[in-house]
Amino acid sequence: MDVGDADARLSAVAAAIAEPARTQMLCRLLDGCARTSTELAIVAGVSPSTASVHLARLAGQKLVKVTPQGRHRYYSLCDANVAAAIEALILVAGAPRQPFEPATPDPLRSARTCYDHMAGRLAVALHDGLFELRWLSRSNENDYDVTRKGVEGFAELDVDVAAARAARRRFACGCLDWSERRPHLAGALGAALLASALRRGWMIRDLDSRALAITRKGRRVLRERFGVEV
Amino acid sequence: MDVGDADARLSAVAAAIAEPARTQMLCRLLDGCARTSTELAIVAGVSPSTASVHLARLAGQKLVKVTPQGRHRYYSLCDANVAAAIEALILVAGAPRQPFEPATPDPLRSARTCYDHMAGRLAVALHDGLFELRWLSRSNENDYDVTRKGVEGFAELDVDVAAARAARRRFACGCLDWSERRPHLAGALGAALLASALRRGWMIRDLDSRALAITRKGRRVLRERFGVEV
DNA sequence: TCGATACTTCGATTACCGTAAAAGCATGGA
DNA sequence: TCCATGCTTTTACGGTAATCGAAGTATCGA
Repeated sequence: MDVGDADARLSAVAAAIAEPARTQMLCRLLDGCARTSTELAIVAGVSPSTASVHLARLAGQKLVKVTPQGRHRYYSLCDANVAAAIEALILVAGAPRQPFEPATPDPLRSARTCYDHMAGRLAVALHDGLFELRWLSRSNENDYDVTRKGVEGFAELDVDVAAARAARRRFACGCLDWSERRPHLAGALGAALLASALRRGWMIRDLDSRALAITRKGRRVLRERFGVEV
Repeated sequence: MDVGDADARLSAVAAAIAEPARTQMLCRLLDGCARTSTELAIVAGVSPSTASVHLARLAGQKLVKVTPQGRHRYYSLCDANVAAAIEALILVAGAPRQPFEPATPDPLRSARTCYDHMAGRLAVALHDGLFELRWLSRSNENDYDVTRKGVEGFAELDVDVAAARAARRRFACGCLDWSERRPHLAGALGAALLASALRRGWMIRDLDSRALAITRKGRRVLRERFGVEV
């Protein structure tokens, strides 16, 4: 643990930050949100394979950590020290970074799809609302169940809870929302809920992106039924 | 001034820090003292030419600044932001740096030669003492003159002020002390003063280094005459 | 069981960067 | 005017690392 060792580790950390593609990834993660390797590849303008190598190196230096979730792997900054170091470097670089540009475009941040269920601010609020209304309960660490009251409520929305339960996939569970860093509803039930919302015209799927556009009707219903302001 | 630009500058700064030789130089400068390129070359374990290239790059990224002084060029960190950034990186690297090792070995720091005059804590204190006693006065920005009282005082020490004034070199001036970051006395007068001090046995020159060993007699005289505690 | 998606590992190519010797430049002092 | 010292620039070389496509692995859903 001599001083040369310490310098060497410092060099390694700085080198990990220095590569332009990695710099861009780190800056993108500076808002604290987690992102997939594919997204970060696009941000950095490199191929997925290259991005993977870069992320491995960042992880090796304990600059980012990875949270696997299904077939996705979400990357985020390791801790506050890392963010502080990068911000200190930004200051030295004299780059007058905008006070705060929400790095995730706002429409995406507020409501989008995650695979086949809802994600974003709306989804997280809805997730919390469903627990508050006692439609959902926790069956274990991360798996949910639907209460009797929930069964009735979902039925009114044409969400077939029994079918979801019978599906050959996980029924209902929390899924870490990468922009909000809190869980939203996933699994067969989450998928059925999104399907119902689209069917009923509460929201419209953007064809080009994962964004969800909330309709006026949807806005009203969500507020009245679930206490969710969009 | 777009965001890609800012990232590129960040990369460049991090890359400048990342190279092991440069990392060592920067860490060495972390105590705020200025050092010559030769010293930093030794610290980094590279040849003078290589060190020069490295320092040029650090200067290019505004990480260090250079203060020419005679044929020496003193390098130091550019500002507090740079030190902060490096310390933030050290934290991330998880290197438990010693609370504070005085990077300059203490004997050297307290008294040494700088070319042909005294440097270090002693020299800086002596410099201030000479002004307090009104032996010296400022003739301009960085050049000094000897007062009538000073002429008498120096004469008592066998320091020939007239000869120093006649010498074909700068008479008396401030010279930035690289460990104290405040000026000590240089020029022909500074050289004559050191010569006298050595002659009178106040201090002894170390043959292998620039260190000066203060004798007991020297310690007493310096305290009594100049109010300088060594 | 099977395909689709997300991501990683492997292999070969290419470009860049650190390195030191030698030569050049500037300053200081005799 | 001259030399010595301290430092920089130039030049050529060698090694490291970034890159992408292709192949491999894991997970999910049908």
